Amino acid sequence: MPRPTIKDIAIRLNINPSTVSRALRGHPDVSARLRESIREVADKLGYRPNHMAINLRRGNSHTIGLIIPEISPFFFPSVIRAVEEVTHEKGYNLLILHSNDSIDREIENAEICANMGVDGVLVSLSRQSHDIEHFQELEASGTPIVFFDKVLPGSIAHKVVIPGEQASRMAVEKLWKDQPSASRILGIFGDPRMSITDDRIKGFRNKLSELGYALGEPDIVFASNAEEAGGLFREQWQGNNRPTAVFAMSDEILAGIMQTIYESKIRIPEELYVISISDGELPGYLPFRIPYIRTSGYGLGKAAALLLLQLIMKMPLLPDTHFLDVELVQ
Amino acid sequence: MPRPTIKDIAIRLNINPSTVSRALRGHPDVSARLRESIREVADKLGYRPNHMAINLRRGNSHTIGLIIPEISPFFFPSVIRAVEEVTHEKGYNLLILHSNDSIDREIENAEICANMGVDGVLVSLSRQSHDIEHFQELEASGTPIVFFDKVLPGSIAHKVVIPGEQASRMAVEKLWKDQPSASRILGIFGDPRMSITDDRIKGFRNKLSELGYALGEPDIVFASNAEEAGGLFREQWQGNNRPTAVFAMSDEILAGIMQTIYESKIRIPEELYVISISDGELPGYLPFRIPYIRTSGYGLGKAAALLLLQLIMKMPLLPDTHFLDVELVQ
DNA sequence: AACGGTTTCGCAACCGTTTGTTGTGTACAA
DNA sequence: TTGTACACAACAAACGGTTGCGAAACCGTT
Repeated sequence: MPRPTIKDIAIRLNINPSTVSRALRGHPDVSARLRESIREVADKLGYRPNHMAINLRRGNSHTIGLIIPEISPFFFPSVIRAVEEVTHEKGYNLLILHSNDSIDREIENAEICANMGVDGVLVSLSRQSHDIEHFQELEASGTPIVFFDKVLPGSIAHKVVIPGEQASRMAVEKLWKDQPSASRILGIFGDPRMSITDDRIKGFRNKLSELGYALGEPDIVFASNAEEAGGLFREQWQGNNRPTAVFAMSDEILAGIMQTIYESKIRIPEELYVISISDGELPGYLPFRIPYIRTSGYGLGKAAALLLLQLIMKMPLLPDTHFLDVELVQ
Repeated sequence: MPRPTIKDIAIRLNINPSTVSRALRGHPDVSARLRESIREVADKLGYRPNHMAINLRRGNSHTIGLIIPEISPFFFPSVIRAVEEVTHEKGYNLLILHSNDSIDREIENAEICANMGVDGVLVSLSRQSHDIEHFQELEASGTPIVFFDKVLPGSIAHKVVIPGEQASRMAVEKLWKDQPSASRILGIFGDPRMSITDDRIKGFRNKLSELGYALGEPDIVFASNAEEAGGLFREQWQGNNRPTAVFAMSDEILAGIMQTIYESKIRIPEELYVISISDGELPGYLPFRIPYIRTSGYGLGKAAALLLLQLIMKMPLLPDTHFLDVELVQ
């Protein structure tokens, strides 16, 4: 037998469905006596409101869309956990859309959000995204959007990001303090198409130049994944101008170079000083302590979700970029 | 201005909405000429079908619910990725429900699935779940359910699991081969309330006894998280009956004992033989190679999702338990 | 008894789409 | 010319719940 509806309750009591609806949602236009009988029958029948009907009527699905470019072991799981926590707290459901770093998938996902009538969208852009016009339709229909982590620089939108430039500067500062004699510093960065890469390079480069360190040509290398990072690092290490210190832009990069470090039995920090930007998980698995600038995927997800909820609640907030706190660990 | 609807197109062309609907979905009862004009107008207006209306009409939301107990850095991200991949391929959306190892949240999530009209549900049970009657309503309404990983033993349901007993046996076999002289073997397991813990203990215990190894009393310990595992291992290591080999039931356990291994500068495998059940990510970050039985969260998610899709497609499959392949790595 | 005000509930439309049924017009065969 | 088959499109109900409006019933007041 199918699920009981409001109509079933109404028939049972010889009243109108509208009255049942009102009673169930506590509308004062229903007498206490009748409301009680309705509640009773509803309980006995095991009535549960049909969200699809409610969604259609209300024009929104009480759901938050989360569009992310990847689900790597680090970072995004924390983001998902934080977003889930915040949105569930407020009774929202979470629709996960994975763009797999593809602009086509991202466009598709934006459309799904529009068609599904999500109440708000959280977006971390794919590597291929060089504009955000595919979010125009959502924007136009009044659906709040918060971009986080991988955002489009210069865009006028609500953004929550990690202060990449600052994080890099902090890392360089720490490196410089610990290894004033560092003769060659290598910076390994992620995909140069991502804005976060730009930010982190800027901090790295500027801080070093302020400290009077002249960057040579191959002192900044790009890797689009962990393996590439490992390969590039190996090249440098086996070359005739070994780095004495290495800066990893992210956990993925750090993971990539660890293999080479183990294989070549490089002693940390005696032979090589390693510093990274990390969310703190990976450094905990390593056999030596390395300093890192802590960026929290959890914190980022939480901040972005909270901001989105405020926008959904019609808080009059101007588009702005919010920076999370970062800290030096160890 | 609001999104254009089928009605808007109909008015534009002085025809009936039903004709527009039929034309747009290629029903043969509409002449080619009219169909073309309708398509044109739809394009010009930027028409997109409203999924909320479609869902209500069809009685399902073209969505898969994924209920998981936790979002730790290992395992579940791979599961999510696999499920997303498979379901997206078939045009389904993915609703993530996080039970946070709480039975109440799990019940709540099951209700959400019912209310939202999901087409199918993928469930990994929480530690507190000792029955699955809260999925009865979904089952009764004809919504297919596939349980995976953390399942209820003995239940009649579609299940996809890792052969935990077999995995443990393989690990013990390998351990025994590599360290025939192992004088004391320590097994560290997860929460004893989980069925997967039972399975893995069974394999561990049985295989060892078959090999003629007599387990002492504190040779099997339980840890509900990584920190606890680390603490328990430390105790054993600092006691006067050090283990010479340790078996970690999962990545989480392995992660927990690594800290102690580093701190005590234990040489692997000379001083301590380590073997684990793992999805392969964590062992790659360690400074030494350890053998492990590879269990794939990705494979598990994929198999479970594929099975669920078959059930949704009304494949007449009897409730059964499917075991994934596991292999010894290194 | 007539009045105004309030409480309480029914009626019907609506959200956007789908679909069974009915109706119209045309073409073709008898 | 009548009958029949078919192509095409309109009508209306339905999915389940919500809500503006109106109406009946009841209250106390004069």
